Amino acid sequence: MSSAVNKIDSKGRVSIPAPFRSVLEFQGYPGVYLFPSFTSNAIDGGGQDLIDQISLSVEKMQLFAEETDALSTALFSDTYSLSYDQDGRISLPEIFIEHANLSERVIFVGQGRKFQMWNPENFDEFKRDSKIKALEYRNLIGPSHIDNFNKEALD
Amino acid sequence: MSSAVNKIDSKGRVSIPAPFRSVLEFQGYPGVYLFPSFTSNAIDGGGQDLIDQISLSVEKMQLFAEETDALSTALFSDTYSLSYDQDGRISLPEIFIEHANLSERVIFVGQGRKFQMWNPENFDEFKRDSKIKALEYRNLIGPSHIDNFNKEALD
DNA sequence: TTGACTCCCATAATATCCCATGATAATCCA
DNA sequence: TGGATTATCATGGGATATTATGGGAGTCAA
Repeated sequence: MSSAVNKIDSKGRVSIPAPFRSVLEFQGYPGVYLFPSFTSNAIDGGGQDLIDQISLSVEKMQLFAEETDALSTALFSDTYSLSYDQDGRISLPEIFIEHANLSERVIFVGQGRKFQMWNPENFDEFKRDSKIKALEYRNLIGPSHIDNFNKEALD
Repeated sequence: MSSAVNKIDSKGRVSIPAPFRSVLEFQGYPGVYLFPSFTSNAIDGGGQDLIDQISLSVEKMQLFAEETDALSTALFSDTYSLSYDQDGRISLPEIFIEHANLSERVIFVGQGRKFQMWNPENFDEFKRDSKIKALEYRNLIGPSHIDNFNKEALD
């Protein structure tokens, strides 16, 4: 949960927000795993827990398919394990900069067990879009906090 | 129910009213979850119970759509889990200050399982408007169970 | 050497801890 | 009962810790 915007400095370094770091360290490894998101121009990130979960589900699929190799290649080839320095900073591989269209600033968006990194402007756009889409589902879903959605809120 | 007006001090801190705190602590976590209200310039808040309920309704949506991911990302990015200090104070993220148009004071309005935080002036206005709407509604419907409403009840 | 990447330190801004105060509410006791 | 004593609470502010960020200096490889 929560989000924070941090700066990419002249050397290409970014601070992982402190609240995120404490979660990562709790999972046992003072660093992050990063890979490009399949669905959007963002970077998915997480700690040991996330990578364990992914490995597990890949293994489960080994039972079924010969495409597994291709799959795990696709999943892991662009996955980087970056340990951050004592100030909590990492430097981003070029491929992420490109994929997420990053320049000055990055927004870190928490999602429970994992998080995403976005170009802040792209994320704002994404947020607006998904709220609009949510409206379309509103009636299907039934009473929940989502019910509070309405058009004024999206202005 | 009940409400209380508290001050935002020079450092940006606000006391969570004591009665609210005891409810929150009863739910098992000495802090609050806050997110911008979708329908008004207010902040919605609650404890563990509320967040459990929200997670549940997000899960329910998993049944429908791949947009779920997008939506929960959008929702959670503006949701902050803030634990308060030993004096029961939190400091409000900038995004809430803006969204609820806060400056000097905040009013905490209890709503059973959750509560809202408003700029007191905006809340008064909102209250006036709802009274008017309630009256209009009453006239439309004619004498009925709504008739039990009276002005004191709306104060 | 040059450029990319660390490690280390400096700093300013912010957040947190801790204690003090005044006000109000709750309690106690003769 | 009523007046005094004690909690509880919101608020202020000083001191300290944490955080994000900038930049110097060292390391290594091409």
